[in-house]
Amino acid sequence: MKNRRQDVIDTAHKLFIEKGYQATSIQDILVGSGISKGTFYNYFPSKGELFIAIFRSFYKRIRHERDKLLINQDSADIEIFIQQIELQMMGNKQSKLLVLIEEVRVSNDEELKQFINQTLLLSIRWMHGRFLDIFGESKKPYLLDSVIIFHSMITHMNYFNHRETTVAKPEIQIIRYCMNRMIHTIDEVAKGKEQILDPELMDTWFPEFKNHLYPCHDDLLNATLELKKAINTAFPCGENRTRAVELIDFIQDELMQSDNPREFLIESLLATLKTGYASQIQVYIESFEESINSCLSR
Amino acid sequence: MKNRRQDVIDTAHKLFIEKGYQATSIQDILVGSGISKGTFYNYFPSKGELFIAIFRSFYKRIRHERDKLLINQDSADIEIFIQQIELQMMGNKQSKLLVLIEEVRVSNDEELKQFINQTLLLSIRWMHGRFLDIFGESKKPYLLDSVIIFHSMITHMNYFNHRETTVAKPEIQIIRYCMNRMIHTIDEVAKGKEQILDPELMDTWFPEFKNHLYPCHDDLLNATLELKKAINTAFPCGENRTRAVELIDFIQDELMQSDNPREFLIESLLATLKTGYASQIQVYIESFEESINSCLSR
DNA sequence: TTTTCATTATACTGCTTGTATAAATGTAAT
DNA sequence: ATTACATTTATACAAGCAGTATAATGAAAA
Repeated sequence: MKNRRQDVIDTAHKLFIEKGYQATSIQDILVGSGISKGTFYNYFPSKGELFIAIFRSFYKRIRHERDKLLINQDSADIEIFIQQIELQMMGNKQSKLLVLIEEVRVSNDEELKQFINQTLLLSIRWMHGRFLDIFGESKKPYLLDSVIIFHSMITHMNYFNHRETTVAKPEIQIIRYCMNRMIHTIDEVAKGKEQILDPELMDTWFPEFKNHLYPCHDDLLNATLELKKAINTAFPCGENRTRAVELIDFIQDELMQSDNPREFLIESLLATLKTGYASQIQVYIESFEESINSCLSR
Repeated sequence: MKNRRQDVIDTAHKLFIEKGYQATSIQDILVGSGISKGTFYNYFPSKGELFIAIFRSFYKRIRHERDKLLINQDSADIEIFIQQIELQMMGNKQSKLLVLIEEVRVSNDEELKQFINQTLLLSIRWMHGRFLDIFGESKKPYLLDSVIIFHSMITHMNYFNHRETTVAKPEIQIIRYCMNRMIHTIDEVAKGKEQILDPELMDTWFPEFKNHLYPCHDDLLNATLELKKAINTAFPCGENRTRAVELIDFIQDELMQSDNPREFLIESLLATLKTGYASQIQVYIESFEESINSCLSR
C-alpha cells in the first residue's frame, strides 16, 4: 500500500523534526508508525533512503508552488523572486528540512551526502538562473559569486534571527534586506570587474550527477519553464493558455514524482499539446519532448 | 605523562582529518596511538571531550598568533584585520577544524554541540569588536549584521572555491573580495538605516555560558587586549614596552592553557607589572587583575 | 621493600543499523 | 471457495558503536 509508505514517511519526518535525524532510531520509527522491521526495509532500503524520500516528498510540492509563481509573470520582476524565496523559507521553517540537511550533510552515509550536495548545487543553479532573469546577461560573470553570497547570507541571517525567539523579525524583512545588499553588490563588482568564481564552473558540477539521483529532471524543469514562458507570450490569457499549462504541469509531475511514469498518458497529452499549439511555439515543444524522452529512457 | 596525552590528541586529530569525527571510532584511536581503552578513558571522559581538547590545543595557538598581529599596530588598520583572517583561514585549512566542527555541530553529544555554538558566538563577537575598531562606533548598529554576513560569506566563498581544486584561488583574494563587499555594505546600510539584528543582542548570548566551558577567558582576553593597547599608546617603543607585553602574554597563557595555573607565578609577575608601569595605565591593570582573579576563583 | 598509581587486557552492557527466516495474514484470480 | 501469491510480522541474529568494570601487570616513589 502506497498509503502506508507515505504514513511512514510522515511519521519519520515528524520524529526527525522533534529529535533530529541521528537521534531518531529506526526502532523509534517502527513504534511510531506501527509497522514491523521487515516492512520498513521492504519500503526503504536504508535509513538514508528514507530521508531522501522525505526530502523529495516535501520539496516536489515546494518546487512546484515556487515555479507556479512565475507563470504569467515577468521573470525579471524582483518581487516575484522575493515571493519565491519567501515560499521556500516558510517551507523550510515548517519542515525543518534545512536543519536536517545540515545534520545529514556530514553523516556517515556517503550516498546521502552526495544527494544533499546535489540538491544544494541544484538550488544554487536555480537561483543563478533567476539572477540571470533579474539582473540580465550583462552581469553574468558576477552572478555565481552573488548567488553564493546571497544563499549563505540569507541562511545565516535567518539562523541568527531565530536564535533569539523574542525578537525574531519576519522572514520577508530578511529577504528584502539581503536582496538590497545583492542589488548594490552586483553593481559594485560589475563596475570593478571583481570575480572569484566563473559561472562556467557550474557546467562542471552537473555532468557527474546527471544520471544519478535527479537523473534528467533538471533538464525537464528548464524545458518546462521555457515552454511556459513561450506560451505566456505567444497566447493571450484565456482558456487555451491555462489548458496548455495544466497539460504541461501534469506531464512534469508524472515524470518527476512517479517511479513508473505512465508513458501512454504522456504521449497522449503531448500529442494534444502538439496539435493544439505547435504552430507558434514549435521549437519549445520540441525541446520539451526531448527532455521527456531522456527522462523516460534513463 | 602529559606527553602521551598530547600524543593521543595529535593522533586523533590526524584520524579525524582523514576520516571525519563520526567515522573514526575510539578503537581506531586506540590502535593509532597504541594505548588501551582504560588509558583513553583515563585521559578523556568521552569522545566529545577529546574533540574539545583537540580544538583547544589547536586554537589557543591560532588565537595567540592572531592577537599578536595587533600589537604595536593601529587596530583600525584594515590590512591587519585581513592578515588576522588569513591566519585563521590557513589554520583552519590545515587542521580542517572548521569541517570537523560542521560535523560535530549536529552530533548527538549535547555538551559538544554547546561548546561548538559557544566558540562560534565567540568568533562572531571577536569579529564584531574588530569591526568596531575598523569602522568606528558610529556604525555600531549595523555591525552585527555585517559580521554575520562577512562570516558566512567568507566561509561559503571559501567552500566553493575549494570544491573545484583546479581553479582554487588564494585565500587572500577571497578575503579582500569579501572585505570590499563589507566596506560598501556597511556604508549602504548606515545610509539607509537598515538593521536586522541589534548588536545589543550579543549581551544576551554570553551570560549563560560565562561559567561553562570558557569560563572567564573571554573577559581575560578583552582585558589583555585593552591593557596592551594602553601600553602601546602610553609607552614609546623599546625594551620596557616589549617586556611588559611579554609579561602579560605569559600570564594570559598560564591562565588559559594550564589546567592548574601557578598562582605564585602570576602574582609575582603582576606585582612587577604594577610597580613598573602602574602610574600611567593603572585603570587597565586593575581590570586586568580583576579578570585574573575571576579566572583563578572559578 | 612495600605502597601507590597509571596502564593493560578483557569481558560486559546496551545501544545502533541492517539481515535472515519462518509463520501469519491479506488479496486477487481461478 | 479454494488456490496462489505478496505483504507483513515477530523474532533471532550479526557486526559495530560508546562507555563501564575489574583483575592483573608494571614501574616508580615511600
